[in-house]
Amino acid sequence: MSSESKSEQAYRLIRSRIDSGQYVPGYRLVLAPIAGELDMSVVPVREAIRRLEAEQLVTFERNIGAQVALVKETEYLHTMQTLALVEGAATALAAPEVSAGQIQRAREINATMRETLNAFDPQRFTELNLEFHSVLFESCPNPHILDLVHRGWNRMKVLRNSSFSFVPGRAQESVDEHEVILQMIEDRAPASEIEAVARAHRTATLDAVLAYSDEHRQTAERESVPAA
Amino acid sequence: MSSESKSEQAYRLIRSRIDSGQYVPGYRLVLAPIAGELDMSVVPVREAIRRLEAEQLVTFERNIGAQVALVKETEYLHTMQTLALVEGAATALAAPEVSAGQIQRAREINATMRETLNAFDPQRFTELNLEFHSVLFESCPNPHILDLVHRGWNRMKVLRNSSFSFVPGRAQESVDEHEVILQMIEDRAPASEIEAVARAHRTATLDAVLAYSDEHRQTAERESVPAA
DNA sequence: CCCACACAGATCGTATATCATTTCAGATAT
DNA sequence: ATATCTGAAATGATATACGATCTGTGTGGG
Repeated sequence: MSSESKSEQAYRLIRSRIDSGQYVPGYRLVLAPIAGELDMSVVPVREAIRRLEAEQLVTFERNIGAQVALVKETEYLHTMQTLALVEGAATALAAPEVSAGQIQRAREINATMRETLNAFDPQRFTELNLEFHSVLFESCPNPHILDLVHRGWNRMKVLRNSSFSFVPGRAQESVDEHEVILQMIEDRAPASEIEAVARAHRTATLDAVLAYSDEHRQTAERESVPAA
Repeated sequence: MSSESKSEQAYRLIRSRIDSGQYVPGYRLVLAPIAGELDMSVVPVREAIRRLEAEQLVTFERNIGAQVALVKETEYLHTMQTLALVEGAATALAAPEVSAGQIQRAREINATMRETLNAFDPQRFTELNLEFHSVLFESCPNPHILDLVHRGWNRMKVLRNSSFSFVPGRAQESVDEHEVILQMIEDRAPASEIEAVARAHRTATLDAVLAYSDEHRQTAERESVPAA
C-alpha cells in the first residue's frame, strides 16, 4: 500500500508548509481541518504535531492546541549559537574522514556560490550554503551531534523565512571563509582549530545579522509576531 | 480533575521505569499492558512512547513496536562526547551569570562528594555530581543548549544503570577538577578557557570509563544486549 | 457604563472499535 | 530432517464517537 504511515504523511505536509512559509509563525494548527485535507482522522495528525513539538517547530498548549513557533530575536540568537556550537564540533570531528573527492565537491559548490554573489539570489545562496556545509559535516562519526546539526539547520529554515533577512555584505566574507575551512581540512589541521574556525564562521554570520537588524530596527520589529 | 494529562502520566511512568532500570534496554514496550496497568486506553500510551522516541530513550519501528534503546559502547561514547560538548558550552555561557552564592553551594556539594569518596556509594556520588554541575550550567542563558544538556544527562542516567560502571580511580580526580572549574568561574576566566576545561573534565571521565572497560573486557560484553 | 456570570461554539483528550501488519507455530512436502 | 507455506494470534495503526476544557460573547445586575 502506501509506503509510509499517515502520521508520516501528516508530518511531512505540515513540515513542508512551515518550511515554505505557508504556515507563518503564530499560525494555529487545528487538527480537524488538516485531517480533513489529508483525508484521514485526527489521530495521525496529532502524532505529527507532537513530533513537530519535540523538534520545537510548533508550540503546544493543553486543550488549546498548537501553533507554529513564534520567533523572537533572542530565539534566533540562541538557535544560531547552538548551531555554531554543534556544527563547529561536527565539522571538526568529520574533518579526518573527509575525502579528497568531497573537498573537491565542496570547492565546486563554493565556486557556484561565488558566481551567485552577483545575481543576488538569497534563497539560492542559502541552499548552496547548506549543501556546502553538509559535505563537510555529514561525515561526522557521532550521530547525536550530526542529528543536532540537522535540527539546527531545520530550525534555521523556519527562522530565515519568517523574519530575518539576508545580510548583503556577509556573503562575500562567507565564501572566503569557506575556502579557509577547506584548506584547514586538507592540511589536516588540529580538530580544535577547525572547530574554532567553523564556529567563528557561523558566529560571524550571527553578528552580521544582528548588526544589520539593529541598523534597520525601524522597519523590522524585534518580534515577528506580537506575543499575544 | 487530574492536574496532568494521561499522556503525561504514561510518559512519567515509563520514563521512571527506564531510569530506574526496571525496563532494561531491549525491553519491549507493548501498548496494551501498559495501558491496562494505568487504567487508560492505548492512545495516550502511544503518545508517551512517541515522546520517548523523540528523546531517543526508546527505539520504534512501524508495525513492530517500541523497545528501550539498546546501548552499545559506541553509543555511550557518542552520548558522552555530545554531553561534553554541550555541557562545556553551557558552563562557559553560564559562568558570568553564576553568583557567589551559587559557587558557595557548588563548593558545599563538592565537599559532600569528597566525603562520599570513602563510602564508595557510586549511586550517591553520581547524584551529587549532577547536582554540582547543575548549579554551574543552570544559569546558561541559552535555553536550547541548556535543553541539550538536560537531554544528555537523562540519556546518561539510562546508560549508567544499564551496563557501564563507575570507575573508582576517576572520582578523586573528578572532585579536584571541580575545584579548578569553580576557581576559574570565580576568577571570571575567559569563556573559551572555561569551556575547554569543562569539556575536558567530561572527556576525561569518558576516557577513564573506556580504559576501565577495556581492562575488564572479559566480564562485560561490548553490547549490553545482543542485536537480535 | 462596567463587571461578572453563564452559555455556546470550538477544539482538544480519550475510549472503543475496526483494520492492517507482523510474527510464530504447526503442518506439509521435498 | 529441513525448508516452506499457511493461518491464527498478537500487536500496532487508524477511524469514529463522546466527553472535557477552554475561549469568547452576550446578557443581566451593580
